[in-house]
Amino acid sequence: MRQQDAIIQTLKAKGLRVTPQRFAVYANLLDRCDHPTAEQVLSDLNQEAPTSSQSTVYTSLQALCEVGLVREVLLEEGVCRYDANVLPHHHFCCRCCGRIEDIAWEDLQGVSIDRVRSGLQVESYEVTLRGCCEQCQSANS
Amino acid sequence: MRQQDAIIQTLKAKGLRVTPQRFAVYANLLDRCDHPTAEQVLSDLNQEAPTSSQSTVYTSLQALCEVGLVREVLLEEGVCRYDANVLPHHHFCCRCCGRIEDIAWEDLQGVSIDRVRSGLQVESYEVTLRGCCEQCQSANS
DNA sequence: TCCTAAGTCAGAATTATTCTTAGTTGTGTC
DNA sequence: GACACAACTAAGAATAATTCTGACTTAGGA
Repeated sequence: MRQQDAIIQTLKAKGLRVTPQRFAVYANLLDRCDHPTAEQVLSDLNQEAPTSSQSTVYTSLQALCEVGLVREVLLEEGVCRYDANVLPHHHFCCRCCGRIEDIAWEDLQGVSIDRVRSGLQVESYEVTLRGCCEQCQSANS
Repeated sequence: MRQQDAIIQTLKAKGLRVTPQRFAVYANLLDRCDHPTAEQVLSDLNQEAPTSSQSTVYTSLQALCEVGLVREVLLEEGVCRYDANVLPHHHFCCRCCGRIEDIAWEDLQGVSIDRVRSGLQVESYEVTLRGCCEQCQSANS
């Protein structure tokens, strides 16, 4: 209950109308720690009962992105994934299974952008690690 | 001429057949320092005379990727860009115009992955800087 | 309660990419 | 050089992700 109210307040604070569909999309994203595609959110929401149409999920995700509650993550070809963790953080992407995991900002410190040529005004950065996750390591051995 | 021979040798060394179309795709990528989309390569090649079909450009790019002569760069929604610079390096992506620029590997040293949890086997990483390029800075002011 | 802008829907349209099938060509072998 | 065959290419159909369209609905302020 508390959680739901918090979501409603957050949406309102960003000037978004609170509709059942939009609520469901955002709640779903907050609830899961993977980085689902629009398609995955859609099917997840409609699993038990039809909740939202495809285009609604797309526009909801876009609206949430625009106000900064959600961000797009581009780590894989062709599809766009979404992440409700908008605090700065990095990503680990498994080469084998495609799984994506958040890496805490503090776990990768030491990136110094001093030497980047001065013409470029750097506002943010993020690191993408690639490699092999535990499951795939044991599966391959 | 030397350049052309070098390209031919490189392709052969990777076990790829040297065809006019594949040669043209790779030469085009090497020649430009931006990171074109498949679409851009296609229209560039066919600007003066029809050289390659759409699907040939796609399969050529894929073949070049597979042997490691070219890599995909995913910095922008929806489209896949290609980069003939396969030495490790980072990217700067302009928030305003979308321009992408290579950042030399040495210019961003000091990323230490020690603190990443040990279950993840990190094989490579790259940093994406986001911000505003010179042109856009002066355009906005 | 009423109004209206914002949101939603179903399905069509668009866009990037891949597949299919048939024809073409480079290359090792004779 | 001729042959065979696998790799390559073309044109267009197919697919998949996303966006658009136009009519309908609804949240939330007056």
